[in-house]
This record gives sequence, C-alpha cells and structure tokens, in this order.
Amino acid sequence: MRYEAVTIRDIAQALGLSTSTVSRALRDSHEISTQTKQRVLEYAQRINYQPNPIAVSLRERKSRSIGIIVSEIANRFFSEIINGVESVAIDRGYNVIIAQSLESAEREKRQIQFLTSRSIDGLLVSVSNATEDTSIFRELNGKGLPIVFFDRVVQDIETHKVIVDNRLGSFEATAHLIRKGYRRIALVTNAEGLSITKEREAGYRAALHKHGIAVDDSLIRHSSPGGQAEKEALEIMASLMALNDRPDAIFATSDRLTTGCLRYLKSNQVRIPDEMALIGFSNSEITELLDPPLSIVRQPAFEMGATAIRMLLELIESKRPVTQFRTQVMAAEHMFRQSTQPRDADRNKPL
Amino acid sequence: MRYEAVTIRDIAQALGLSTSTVSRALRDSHEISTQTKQRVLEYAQRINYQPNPIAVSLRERKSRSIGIIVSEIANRFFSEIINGVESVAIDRGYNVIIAQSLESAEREKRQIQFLTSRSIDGLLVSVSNATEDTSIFRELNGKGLPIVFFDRVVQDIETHKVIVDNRLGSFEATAHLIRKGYRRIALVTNAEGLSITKEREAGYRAALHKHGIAVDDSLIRHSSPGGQAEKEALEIMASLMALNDRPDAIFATSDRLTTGCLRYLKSNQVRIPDEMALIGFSNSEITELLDPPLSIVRQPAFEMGATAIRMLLELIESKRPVTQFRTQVMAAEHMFRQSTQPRDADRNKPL
DNA sequence: TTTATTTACGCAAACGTTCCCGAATTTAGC
DNA sequence: GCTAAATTCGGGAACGTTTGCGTAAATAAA
Repeated sequence: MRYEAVTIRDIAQALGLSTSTVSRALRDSHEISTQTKQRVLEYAQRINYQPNPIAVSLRERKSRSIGIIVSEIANRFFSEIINGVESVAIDRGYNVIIAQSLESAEREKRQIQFLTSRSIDGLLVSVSNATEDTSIFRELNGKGLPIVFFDRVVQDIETHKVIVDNRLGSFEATAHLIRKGYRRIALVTNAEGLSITKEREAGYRAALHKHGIAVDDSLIRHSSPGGQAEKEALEIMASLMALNDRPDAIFATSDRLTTGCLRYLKSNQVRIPDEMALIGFSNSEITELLDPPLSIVRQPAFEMGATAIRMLLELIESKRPVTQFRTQVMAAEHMFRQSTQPRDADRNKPL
Repeated sequence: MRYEAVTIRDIAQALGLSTSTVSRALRDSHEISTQTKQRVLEYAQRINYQPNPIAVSLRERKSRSIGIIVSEIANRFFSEIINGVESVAIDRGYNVIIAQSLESAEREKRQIQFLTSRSIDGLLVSVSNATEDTSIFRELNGKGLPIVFFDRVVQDIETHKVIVDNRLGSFEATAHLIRKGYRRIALVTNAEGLSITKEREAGYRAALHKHGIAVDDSLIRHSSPGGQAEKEALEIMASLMALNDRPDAIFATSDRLTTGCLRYLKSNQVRIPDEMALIGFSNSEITELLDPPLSIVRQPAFEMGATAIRMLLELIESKRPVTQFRTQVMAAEHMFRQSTQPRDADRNKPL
C-alpha cells in the first residue's frame, strides 16, 4: 500500500479492540461475537479499509499471483491464451504476471528466475523453441512449485498439461490438401525438439501414409530454434521453390510461418492456390480477409488458457501433494478457404 | 518464496553473525568489514540465497511492480505497447501486472482497484472508451499514486502523458485520400469522448477544410462506447452504403474498425478502391497481405510503451514530488497501398 | 595515560497480517 | 451452589527484511 493506508491497527484503536480481534472479525471467525463483527465490518467499510496483500503474503507465504511465460505476447495465439488465463484468475483472486521468452533460452531462464523470485504461487509455461535444457523446470517442480505446461510442453516432466490435438489437427489439414488433389505437400514447421513440432509432423506423415503418398524428406523443413520464424519461412520457401520437383502445396504449422509463406508467395507472384496451395496454423482473426482467403487450422486458445489456469489453481490449492496428473487435449478447428481450393483446370488434366 | 527458502537468518546462523550484519553485508554497507562481506557474499552465493521480495516490499512499502491497464490485450497495438513497457521494466527490476478493461467502465474500475490493492508503485493507463467518470484516476493521483496516461489520455489530469500526433496522422491520411481524387470521405471513428477520437476527427476536418471540401456530418460516424467495434463498423458501413450520396472513401480510426469496414466491403463485393477506397489505423503486421493491400496509419506502439514506462519510473523514483509534467507526442507512420489507389478509369472521367 | 573518534557489529523495532495460546467472562450441567 | 464447558477476546510471536541506535574494540588525538 502506498499513501498512508488504513491498517487493521487503526480499526482496533478506534474501536478499542485488539488487532487479533479485528483480524478475526474481518475474516468472520466463529469466535467473535456477532455484534463485534458488526461494529468492525461497519467501521472498516466506512474508512475504506483494504487489507495489505503484501503483509498477507508474507504471513501466509503465498502471494496469490501466478506467472505465465510465453514466447511472445504480440502473437494472437498467446494473447488469447493470456486472456483465457486472466479471465479465470481474476475471479479467483489471483493476478497474473506475464513474461515472454522471445524464443531465447537464456531470456526464458532469466524471466523464470525473475518470476520465482517474485514469489509466485505457480507457473504456466509454454517453452521457447530454443530450450534444450529443461532442468530448471524439473528443479522448480521438484521443489514444490506447481507448474502447468500448455501448448509447447516438456514431455518427461510429470504435471498437468494442456495441448491441442496437434496430430489430428495436422492430419486433417494434410488430408484436406490431398482430397483437393495436392500431392507434393511441403511441411514448413517449427524448430525440432518442440513437442508440437513432433506431433504435427506425425500427423502430416500419417495423412500422407494413409493416402499412399510417399514422404519426401526434402519437403519437410524446420525453422531453427531462436530464429525469426517469419524470416526463416521466406528462406525455406525460396529453397522449396528452387527444387526441381517443387511442391504444389504448403502446410505451415505456426502463425508466423504461415504469414511468412504467404508473404513469400505474394511477393514472388506465385498464384495461390493455382501454383501453390497454402494452409497453416493461425489464430489471426483476419485470415479470411487475406488474398486469397486463407485456409487455417485454429487452436482454441482462450479455452486452453482457461483450462491451464484451472489446473494450476487445482495444484496450488490442493491440500495434499497431487500425484495424479492429467493431460487435457483439445480439438483444433479447421477453416478451409480459397487458398486450398482445387486448381480449376489443372485438376482434371492428366499430368 | 515457497518451498523452504533460505533466509538471511540462515546465513547469519551459519556464519555466527547477526541478521543485521548479514543484511548490511549483502547491501554492501560501508560499516561492514571487507572480509565479513566476503564471507557473507560467498556463502549466500553458495546456498543460492534469494532475498524475499515480499518481505522487502512490506518493509520498504513499495512493491517494485507497476500496473498497466489497456482495453484489450489481444490487440496488436496494445500488445506491442506492453512489449515496450516490459522491455524496460524488466531491466529496471520492475515487473508489470497487466489488466484489461475490455471497454467496460465497471470492469476498468474493478481492475484498477485490484491493481492498487496489490500495492503497485505506479499505473499506466489507456482509458476504456466507456469511461465517463475519471474521478478514480484523479483520486489515486491525488493520493500520490504515480500515473502515466498513454494513447487514450484524460485531458484534465495533470501528469505525464504519451500520445501520437493523432491530429497530424489523421490529417495526412485524409489529405492522401484527397490527393488521390476522393472527395466524399467518410470518417468511421471511435467512441466520442475519447481524447483520440477528438484529435483524429480534428485532423480529418482540417484536411477537408484545407482542400476546400465541405464537411458533411452525415459522413462522420462514431462507434458507441463499450460496444463491439468490429460489429459496429459493419452496421455503420451498411448505413453509409444506404446513403443516396454514398461516400467514395472510408477513413477508419482504429484497428478493429478498419477490419470491420474491410470485412463489410468484401462480403458485399464492393470493389476496393474502385467503388470505395479504404484507409485505417492499424498495427497489424499483415495489412499488406490483405486483399487489397491496405493503406494504414501505424502508431509506434513499442516506443510509446517504452517512453510511458520511463516516464512512470521517473515519477516513482523521484525524490521530491514532481510538478512539471510533459506530454510526449510521437509521429504516426503512414503506408499507402492499393486500397487508396486512384480509380483507374473513373479518375479522368468527368462526373 | 586519558579522551575522542572511528570501525564493526548486535539488539530490537518496524512493516501489516495471522494465529497459537491463555484468560476472563458467561452459560450449562447437576 | 460449584465445577465444567463454552464463548469471546487480548497478548504476543512470527513471516523476512531494513535500519536506528547502542556499544565494544581498535585507533587516533591530546
């Protein structure tokens, strides 16, 4: 509290009571008479008493604040997640401290140390694409800090997790392309090592396999950890276009990558979908206004955030240590638009 | 701190010192011998001592955290602002607690009370478009809480502010349309009462006036406070299109409004810019990928956030009360693209 | 040698709560 | 009427720091 705040002691003195009585009255303890409670409550109301959360935190050894670390706030997917987190946190009396890793392992570590040094009660994390060493999470979790992973999880740490069904989401996007007649489908995907990368790649492979299409590893491209995804997408696209047997469709697995691919195709006047189809993961709200309207797979970010924080609060507020952990899997949503339409003429023409 | 944290007392006991000596050694006080400091520092390092920020806050009566309230996180403009804020806050050892008003006056008030009850050292605010009663800011500021307004400021509260040159930004956007041959330019703008609304409208009027075009008030439309901007943009557009003398260009003054206008035009197959030109405020990074590539006025959000927090820290860390306040004005940036091209044929054809 | 000054440290209070424990008063049990 | 139990409250410690003040030892000034 700043500016001469009114404390519990002020109330006590004014009413001729002790601080302990006032405290108890305020917390509606059974061992305070109803009339005393009445007096205290009334007076507290009148002078606008606000308990000092810092003092409470010190005493209770918890801060009623949780930390969340994402790769980047200015990314619609994550800002929607944060919205979801915030919406339930506020109701439960928690505040959320937001930090971003900006896809840097060092920055991630620094931010997490910062968060934990600020006495958070729990941590929500989606790891950066550059983190290889996950020991910090293991240590913190081992020491008793409740952690819930979302989106980009670390597999071998036992705790609650919330993810989308990346495999199915990718499978369906790929299958859609195949149904529309595309055969040489390139996968432009995130950094290797990320959980979501593996899952999405698996879905892509499964779809190809199911339709009897051989996987061409030269069509599978990963962005590098810590890099600028959008810029890398441009380079990846350039190299894909330089192939003798260039792909006829692109499946990009993140917002930034999708944007990068689209940007490349447009600035090089590659017609979409005639020369190259495009579908990608995205949570942007204006993909249908793009040229062409973009087919996307969309993640239920808000709900993911909301479930993640609920799970975290469950851990935080649990009386005894939790040993049973869940992984909540949510379905991705697909919007098929013009960027993956079958090519008008070409389709019926034999190759 | 959670999980059996190591305290200053642990160090004291281990080294046979008093807590005060340890504290002073840690803070490099001159009244502790260099060798004692050495021992303390070394041991603290070894057992990974982290000062408890809660205890420090209680003692120091400040929390080294600041609050920021914006209308909506999932808005590129504001998330960029937050990025700017965060980037300098972290360096200065502050953390930022983010809250959103979602354009609701009640929610804004609740959030601010929440923030202040969490003992923040200062507040960064961009008011919601529904707030009429600004007394809460005045009270808090009067009680000594440092406040810096950004973007949507409240005029008559004396404190630091950071805004963009809305008037000039609008003037130039409007003048651009005029130069391109458009004459009936509609202004689709934010809720009345917002500082930015007035400034942007003024710029629009000034540009028309300078070019000898009479202002037609039927072409000036405000979204309503607290409403869904994008949805309202659709309605506004419908009513503008129903006009006998419909406009030939739209100037939208916010991200959401711009998107709404574009969405309307596209879904009603109104050709842009042939039938209707469009320019709007936006901080989206993919406006050039839209159909058609969109002309925009872009605000230097990151820098705005950075300057706002610097100003706030200046207030917070000032020894004596600050009485001299500044309003930092930054320039908006314009990108003129296809959505405001002169109409090919029409332009040379007499009406 | 005596007195003043510096150096280096410890004691204890304070920040605003919560809660264990004890005590005074009232009520119940018989 | 007396003991036992319940009810209602206060004292005070504790959470982990910082800091004003006091003080012993060491050094300097006289």
